[in-house]
Amino acid sequence: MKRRTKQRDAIQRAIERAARPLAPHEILQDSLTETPQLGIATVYRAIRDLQSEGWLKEVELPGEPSRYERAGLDHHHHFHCRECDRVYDLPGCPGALGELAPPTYRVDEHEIILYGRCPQCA
Amino acid sequence: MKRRTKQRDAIQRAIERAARPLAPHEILQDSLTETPQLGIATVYRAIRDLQSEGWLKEVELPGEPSRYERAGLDHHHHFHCRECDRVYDLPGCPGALGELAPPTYRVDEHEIILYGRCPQCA
DNA sequence: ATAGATGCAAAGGGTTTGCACTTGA
DNA sequence: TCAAGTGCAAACCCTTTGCATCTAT
Repeated sequence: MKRRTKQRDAIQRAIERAARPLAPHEILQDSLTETPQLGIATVYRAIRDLQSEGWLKEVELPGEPSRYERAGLDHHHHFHCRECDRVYDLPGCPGALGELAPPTYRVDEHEIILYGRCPQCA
Repeated sequence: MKRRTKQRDAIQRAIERAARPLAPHEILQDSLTETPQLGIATVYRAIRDLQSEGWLKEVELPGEPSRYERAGLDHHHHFHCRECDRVYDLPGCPGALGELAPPTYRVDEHEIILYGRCPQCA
């Protein structure tokens, strides 16, 4: 049976406080104030469990550790700031991306990532 | 001064033979027929050098080892087959992706990746 | 001859796992 | 009580690096 622990609570609160997808080490940092001896393995285990519960969604990025955000958001894409390395949500989607591939390919998903400088770094 | 070796020749030939971006371990496999004792470190060193010479381009993918393809191809995107894990080039680009981000973001590049089954696996 | 390239094994970074200890129900 | 959860360290995967050896030039 699933237990409620102070570690997992701190992790969930850190994710809820965030306005953007967080990397595991960011989740750890933001949780350490509440649970100072928290270990990174616990963060990864919580991430795994919260994903399989459908509470958390992975945001995969090329050449970067994955970020994680609350599940259930509308379909959207992401912006990766080259300066501060933070990832931000971008609302909306141009759509019709399946047309990029020849009809012999069966496309079931797509990913768009924009790169540049975020408002704080520009 | 840069030297021509049988290892590097085999690596370049493997990349030229490929019709799609290759992962380092694929490059190693495809080169082993010509240089059976080739080591993965040599593949990585060749990749690094060929990139800085402008001959090779990295294709970064979320949660996957990077693939590499000849530089100088027209702007295009990629398809990742979930079944065989191979990556294919897709010609063209929908364009106008900068509009996805609010004007306060400075966008200088974008990436699009399609997922699904390739013609052989569909 | 000799600097650059190679192969092996060890080191690095991010993530996962084994295991003894702790803790929530 | 006692299984689920935690923390630490070791293990893993991919990539890079140190170093002794090899080889183009």
